Formats: sequence, structure tokens, C-alpha cells
Amino acid sequence: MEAYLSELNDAQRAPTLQIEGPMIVIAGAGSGKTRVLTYRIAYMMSKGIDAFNILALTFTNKAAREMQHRIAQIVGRSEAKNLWMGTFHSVFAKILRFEADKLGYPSNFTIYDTQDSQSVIRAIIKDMQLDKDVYKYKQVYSRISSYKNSLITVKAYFNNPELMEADAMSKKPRMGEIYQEYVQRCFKAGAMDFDDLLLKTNELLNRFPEVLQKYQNRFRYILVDEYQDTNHSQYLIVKALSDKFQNICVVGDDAQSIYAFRGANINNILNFQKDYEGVEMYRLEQNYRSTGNIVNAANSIIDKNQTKLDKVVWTANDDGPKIVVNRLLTDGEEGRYVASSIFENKMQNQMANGDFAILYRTNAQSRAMEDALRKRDIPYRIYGGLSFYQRKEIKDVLSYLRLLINPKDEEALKRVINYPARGIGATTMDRLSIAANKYGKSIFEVLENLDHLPEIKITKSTRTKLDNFVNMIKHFTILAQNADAFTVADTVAKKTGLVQELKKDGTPEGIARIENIEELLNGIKDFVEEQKELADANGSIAEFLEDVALATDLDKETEDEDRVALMTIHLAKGLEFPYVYIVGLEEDLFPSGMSMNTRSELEEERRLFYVAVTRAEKQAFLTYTQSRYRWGKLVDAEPSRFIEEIDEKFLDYMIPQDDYKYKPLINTDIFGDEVDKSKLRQTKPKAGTPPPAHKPTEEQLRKLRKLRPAATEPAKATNAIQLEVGNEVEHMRFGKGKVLGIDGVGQDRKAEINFENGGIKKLLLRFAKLKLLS
DNA sequence: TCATTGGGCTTTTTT
DNA sequence: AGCCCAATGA
Repeated sequence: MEAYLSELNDAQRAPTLQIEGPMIVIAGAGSGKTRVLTYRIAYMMSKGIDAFNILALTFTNKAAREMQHRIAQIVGRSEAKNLWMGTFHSVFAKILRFEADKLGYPSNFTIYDTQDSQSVIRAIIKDMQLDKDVYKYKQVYSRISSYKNSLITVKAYFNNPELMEADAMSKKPRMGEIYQEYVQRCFKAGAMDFDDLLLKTNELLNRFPEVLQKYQNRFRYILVDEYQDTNHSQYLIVKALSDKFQNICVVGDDAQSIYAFRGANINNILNFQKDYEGVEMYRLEQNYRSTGNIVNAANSIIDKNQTKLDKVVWTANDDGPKIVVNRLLTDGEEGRYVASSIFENKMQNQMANGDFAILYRTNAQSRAMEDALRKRDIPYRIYGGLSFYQRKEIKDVLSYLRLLINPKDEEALKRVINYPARGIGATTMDRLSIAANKYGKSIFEVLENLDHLPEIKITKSTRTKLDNFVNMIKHFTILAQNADAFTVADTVAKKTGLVQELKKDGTPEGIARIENIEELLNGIKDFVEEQKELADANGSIAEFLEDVALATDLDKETEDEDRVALMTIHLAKGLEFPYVYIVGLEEDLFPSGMSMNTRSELEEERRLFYVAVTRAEKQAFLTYTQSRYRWGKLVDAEPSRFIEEIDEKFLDYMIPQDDYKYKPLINTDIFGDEVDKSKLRQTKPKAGTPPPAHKPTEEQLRKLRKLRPAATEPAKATNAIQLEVGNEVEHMRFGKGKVLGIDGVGQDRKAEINFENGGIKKLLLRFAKLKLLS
């Protein structure tokens, strides 16, 4: 038997050795599911299955790379090379490029990112002269996105009165028209958005039986990781491809489903056994990652959820230290506490910076942490947020490159035609747009044919500017036919005047932007050299753009630097760190104020908290503040309900427990690191015992009074509200609405309400902040 | 056509 | 507090 199989426990070995047939592996946090997936693939190959016939879909490209790397170590690099592994988006983007002509797309179609898509929608709303306060482009975008993820095409939309009515109810009766126009504009621009990569794959497999057959025969064995986070569109793709051979292995953990907001459907994993015949179910319940305290604390959290599969995660590891809970006065103070705690832990336990992670609910929280780490000279790296490729200067360069590959790419064109400024303004663009629409051509085609279109009113000087632009782009295009991506990008950066423009600016931000462009060019250079080593690639711009479009921050090459990691909890899924700080555990922040209205939303927040805690190997730290800067103002905060939900015996409060909610801040010191340290030492020897209370000095009281704004009672949930069917109510977010129905008793009492702004919602009255109007 | 400014909005999470 | 957009004036 293969040696690596001895690295598995019995529970892990069983699914690893089952090659044929449908199977599901429910894998608790830290139970070694990646190991199972990796070894299963290696085992399949050792049994003579061709790598060419295996498709493994992962949640991030990084996960795919790491797995492939590990498999290569076991079965050899040349064998592993033929494996298809990657995210849904990247795998099917490749297939779509290959089959593009069948769907009427060019094979060099552009992939629009969220920014591009939203910009298209903004333009449509403007062109249709709709009220932008009613038709908010972000809302419209996410609505369209959810249609696509549910496979509701424009046609299906107009055939579905319920959907249209729901949109009309939320004051957006022209939603369908926007959707239609958006799809048309993307198509004309030869562009697919993220959701199209899945939607069009479905279309491809549905409309062309021979194509479906081809890929069914090719991908005889399919594995899907993080199955709990697949959406309907992804579910259908997997279902279609696995239909013939039924060799489908899905792995996931319902307790870690945290992407419902973008259409992930937890029912995919809950109902898997009904979807295929003779499903074998395996459970991985032993956690190897974390201490007993962490595992059990996490269990006590997830226990509060109603919707979950039966599963008990346990560990044979030591109990370890308890989870530390601390309250700080402000977010700045929180940052300082975390930084000094990291510093102490590093010293006491001889740990590296890379052994620490700071996790938060929203990206905006990173700033306070950064400031504190910087002051302490602790190196850190922020993941996520505005990713490198989304920065303005980077997108500018990339847009030029995009335009060379696909001249129909209107978003790219709009971005670069007058940047750096070359005197081509809005008026000219409007005229060009109108002409382009009239002839069904792209703007770039119109530009190329101005001689034949004399009716477009353009002054002589503007004409010269346009011609210059077209000639410049054409010059680049010719260059791109012979040179590699780096040479082209370098030329673009210089010849367009992009870099010059930034140099002229001279501000520190301008200089930082030039550095970013340089970093991009270096990145392209690396990419080109890497690709040239591969037989089936040549380092072209098209290849680079494909890579970039679907890259995430986690995918970026690790410089092997030893840094504290800062990221949202969503990004941290699948990762692990010896020490984890989870900050901002406050009501309205975590759980997010946007996700407290229904039980299912709240349960997703709770799963998110579960994910956060289970990232920790040795110890977890939870912090919350009494007041925090939000929207530029200092606002009062209240400890998160999630803290209370953890069984107390796993917690070590650094503040008196009976005082841990509200009350003026007296015991926690807020003025400097020295005292912070002494406090840390104080609690160490007698864990669990709160430090003695100190009387505040006059000086401290004065500062406190200054810092705390006049106490405002936080808007409290109207849990005592007595609702009846037919009542008119008002909701903070959804606006006015009418109660359609009420059911459930006590804590579970919920009302079905038809809102003007949100359509029909079921709200748990315990949490919903409703005002009774009549 | 371009640059500046003020107002409004933002903070959920991401492929 | 910061970002993005529209309005305004040169």
C-alpha cells in the first residue's frame, strides 16, 4: 500500500480509498479534508486513472496550486501537470474561451470585474434617465448577479411575473430593462462578468449536447471542495458534468457556509444525498488543528444554530489556554492592545510574526490595527480590501492592454481614451456612442472609420486627437504581435504618458502609484518568464490578463516574508494560524447590522464566528470596544451576543465579568502600553480571576468624559412589538411595509412583511427593528 | 474641455 | 474621515 496512506486516520482513509460513485465528506474544521482530497487524487492516479480525466474544483486558486504541488510530490510532476484544478471561475473561463464561438463570443472575450460591471450599470441608469437614488447601481448589480446565479436569464425574468412584481414593489419597475440592456452591452463589448462565467457554462452544456458529452467523458472523476459555498449555477454545472459517470466527490462543512450573500446555497450540501443515487457519506470529526478549549468553545458557538448537520467535532489535543476576552475603550485602543499582545506573545513563546493573524468582520477595521502595528514596528500584510489589480493606476495600465486584446471592450476604452488627458471629452464620447449604437459597431470601430462617417460632428482639432489615439493603440497592437507581454506593457506605460502624468503630480501618492506600476511591470516580467518555460504558453498579454482577472489577493506570490496577517474572516476560511485575534466583537458590527433581521442571516454570522475561532491553533483572543469610530464619528458599541454564547468555562475575561457590558470604563486601562502589559501579567497566573478594580483618577475621568459622547440610547429592538396581519410598519433598511402574516411563538415569532424597498421578507421579531405605523 | 470644489454617501462579506 | 460624483467656473 502506498506510504502516504499511513498518514491518514481511519476516518480519513475510507473516503480516500473510494474512487467510484457519488460520495460526500462532511469535514469538520481542522479535520484534514485537504489531506483527504489530495491523497485521494494521488491514490486515484496510482490506480491508473489518467490525470486528464480528473477535475478538482476548489474555492481559491491558491488552494488548487497547493494541492497540485503536493500531488506532484507524490506522483511526480509530469503526471500532476495534466490535472485540472482550480476555481469554478478559472476552470470554466478556459472552457468558455475554447468554445466561445458557439455562444457568439470572441475567444478573447474580456472578463469584467465588479468595478467594470458596476460602471456599465451606472451608465445605463444614467442613459435611461432613472433616479439614481432609487436605482442604486450597487443594488442593481447585486440583483442582476443573483438572477444570473439562479440561472434567471433576461427572457426568464420577463416570463416570471413574480420577479417583476417583486422589483416593482421595491420601486424598481424597470429592473428588467436595465438587466436586458446590461446583458446586451456586455455582449456587444465581447465581455463576460463573473457570473457569466458560470451562467454561460450552463448555457453551453444545455444547448450543445455534444459539448456536454465531450466534457462528461473528459471529466470522469469530479471533486468539489467547499461544497457548502456553491451556488445554484455551480451546482447545475457539477450536476450536468457528473451525470454520466456519477463519480462525484464533494467535500464541505455546513458549519462553515458563509457565502449565502453571494448566492451560495447551503441546501446543495444538505440535499446532496437526494441528488445522486447510492451516496456514500463520510464524516471527519477529529480536529487536529486546535486545542481542546478552542474546539469546544467553537462547538458551543455553533450549537446555537438550528440549521445544521449532525456532527461532533472533537480533538485529542491538550486543552491549552482559554480564549482571552478583552474590552477596550476605542478602536485605537483595541489596535494598541492587539499589537502589544502580539509583541508579548512573540517574546514569551518565541513565535514569528507569521504565526499571528488579526481577523475582522469588515475591511474598514484594518486601519486601526495597521496604525498600531506600524507604531510598534511589527511587520504586517493586509489581504483583501482594494486588491492590487483594482487600484486605479493599475487598472489604467491593464485597460490599455485589454483594449489591444479586445478593441470592443468599452469599459477599457472609456477608461483610457482621455487618460492621461488628451482633450477627448464627454461631448465627443456621447457623439461617438450614438454613432456606434446606430451602426451596431463598437466605438473603436467607429473611430477607425471616421472618414466614412461624416455626419458625426467633430471639430478638426478633436479629429486630430482621435486619430492620434487610434494610431497609438494600433501601434501597440502591432507591437503585441511580436513582443511579449512585458515589452508591450512597458511601452504602454511609457508611451501613453501614464507614468509622466504621475511624475508631474509629484505628491507622495503619485510616487506610490508609480511604484505600483513598476511592481506591476515586474510582475508581468516574472509572469512572462514563467510562462515561457511552459510548453503550451508563450507569455502573451491575453494569458496575463486571464490570470489577473481571476486572481485574488491570497493568490499573490508570498514573498516568504514574516508578517502578521490581517484579513476579513471570509478571506481566512481554510487558513490556520497559531495565534488568532478576532477584533470588533460588537453588536451591529459582528454580527453585522445588515444581517440581524432573519434567523438565517444571523446563523450565517454565527457560522462566520465559528470559522474565525477555528482558525486558531494555540490560542484565540477576542476583543470589543466601548466606542468606535464609524462613519467618521465616535459611536457607542455594545458587546457582541456571540461572546455570551460561548460557554464561559472556555473564556478568560480580562475585565470583571459582571461589568463586561457597558458601565463606565474604570478597570480597563486605556492610557499606554505599560499598563497593558502589567495587566497581561496579572491575569496570567490566576486565569479567570478578574483583576481588582481601580478607582479612576481625576485625569482619567476627564479623558473619559471627553471621549464618550453624550450617552445615546442605542436603537433597541422592539421585541415587545405586538403585530397583527395588515399592520403598517417601518424598517430601518427596507422602509415601509405591510404585514402579510405572522407565525411562530416566543423567540421564534416571525412576521412576513412586504416592504417597499426590499420585497417580501420574513423577519424574526426578536431582532427586527420595526416601528409600528398603523 | 478641464480643474476644482462641495455634497452626499459609505461599512458586510468576494469569485 | 475619505471617496466618488456632479455641478460650477475658467
